Amino acid sequence: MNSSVIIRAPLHVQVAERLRLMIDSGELEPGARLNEIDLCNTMGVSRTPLREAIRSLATEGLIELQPNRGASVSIISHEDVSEILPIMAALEGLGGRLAAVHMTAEKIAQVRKVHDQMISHYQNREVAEYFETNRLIHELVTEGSGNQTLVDTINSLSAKVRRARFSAQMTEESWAKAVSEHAEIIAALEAKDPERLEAILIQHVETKRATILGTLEDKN
Amino acid sequence: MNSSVIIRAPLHVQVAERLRLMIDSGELEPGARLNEIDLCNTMGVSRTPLREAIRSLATEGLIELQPNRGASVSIISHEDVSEILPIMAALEGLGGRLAAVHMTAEKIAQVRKVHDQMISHYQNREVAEYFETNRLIHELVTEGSGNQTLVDTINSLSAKVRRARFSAQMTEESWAKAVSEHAEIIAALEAKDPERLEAILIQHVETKRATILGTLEDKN
DNA sequence: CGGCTTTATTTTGCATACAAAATACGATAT
DNA sequence: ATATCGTATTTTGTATGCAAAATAAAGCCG
Repeated sequence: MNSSVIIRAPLHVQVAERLRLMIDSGELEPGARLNEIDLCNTMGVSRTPLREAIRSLATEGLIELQPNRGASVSIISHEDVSEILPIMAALEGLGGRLAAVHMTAEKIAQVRKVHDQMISHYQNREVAEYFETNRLIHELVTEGSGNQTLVDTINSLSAKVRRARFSAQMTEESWAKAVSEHAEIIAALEAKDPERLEAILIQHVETKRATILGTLEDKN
Repeated sequence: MNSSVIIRAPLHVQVAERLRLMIDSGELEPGARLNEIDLCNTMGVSRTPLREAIRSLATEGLIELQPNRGASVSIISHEDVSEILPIMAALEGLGGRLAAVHMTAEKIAQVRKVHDQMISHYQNREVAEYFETNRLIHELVTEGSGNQTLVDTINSLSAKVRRARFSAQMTEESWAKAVSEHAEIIAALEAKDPERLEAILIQHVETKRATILGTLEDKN
């Protein structure tokens, strides 16, 4: 018996991942039409698995389907962000509340470590690294809740907001605020204080909302 | 120009709806394997749209996919319910908080009307009608939040929990508690008290959790 | 020259066909 | 009788083909 079986993911799954990546990276911009034949050629697959992948991403909300008119990358509107962020606040708050109770000392130490890295990136004004460590902290906390459905739900919403691409627009002021909130997050986590962590995470998303909607106002 | 164009939904959408219904109604039981050819015959469509529909439901979580082994109706476990209900509590709470602020007097009156119907169904022990009006109230409140993403998110989670089919197991006691909580819900809504409505809805889902997990314990 | 109709081309929607994997079945050997 | 191997059948995965709808283009008339 071979215990290290190589499981090749079905084509439609691979294609879906690839598409997700293309959308997330901006290679496929919001509103861009998805020409099936073109995509088939670039990916080297037939239309069947491609279409299955497109249907998946459509139910995820990353893509919009117009009958007989194909698919296009869905556009994240000002209104969408306004809808999503309060939901994320509630869910991240819940995640934090659960994490404060369930996370092991080792896990918390790990978050602390990433947190310190993030602070250093902040001080050095290393934007990309800052955002990556930031994202990782939130992921670790949410995962620390031990609620996989919660993790999935947040990720799904987060994927949509991420495409608003507000990061570049962050001001020095809002950045500083985010960092100080993160200090409170790690403190509440180490103190294993569910209510406090929940409150801070909700406030943190509110700060994020203000930042994002501020920049979106500029663009529109 | 014809302003009343008949828009026929794509087959894969119709098939997805049909499958959702079959799963929701129990015609397709949890764990049941989905034979593509059989389903194609019963629905009178080819495998292409059927498979597209299956992929959609899989990303929704209603169906599970095993590579080269087809799809089966996903089984909702004790653990899944334990994960989902706290999320629903947070989201329904948020929905209530927003609804208390945003709902018009007319809408609130409508909820009151359905509420009164529900009470009457409760008194007459009309279970099916009770559950339908119950569901409708929660739907109206959530929609009253004015946050469509929230409505969609809750519906998606709700669809999974619904399949646990706890309804028949409801005791007289838990039923009475649910009804009394509903009275508080309508009161908080009419008083336009966001915090109170949020708290009650969260408590209400907690009651639901206790009921469901109680019955699941019995079965397992 | 501009707007409208008609025709050609592209693109999507659905069905079918073929390939590969998994399952079911049966024969053989122990 | 049971286990195992090999074959047949079923089922899924992918590609292709055809029809319908939409878009683009050409021709026509004002």
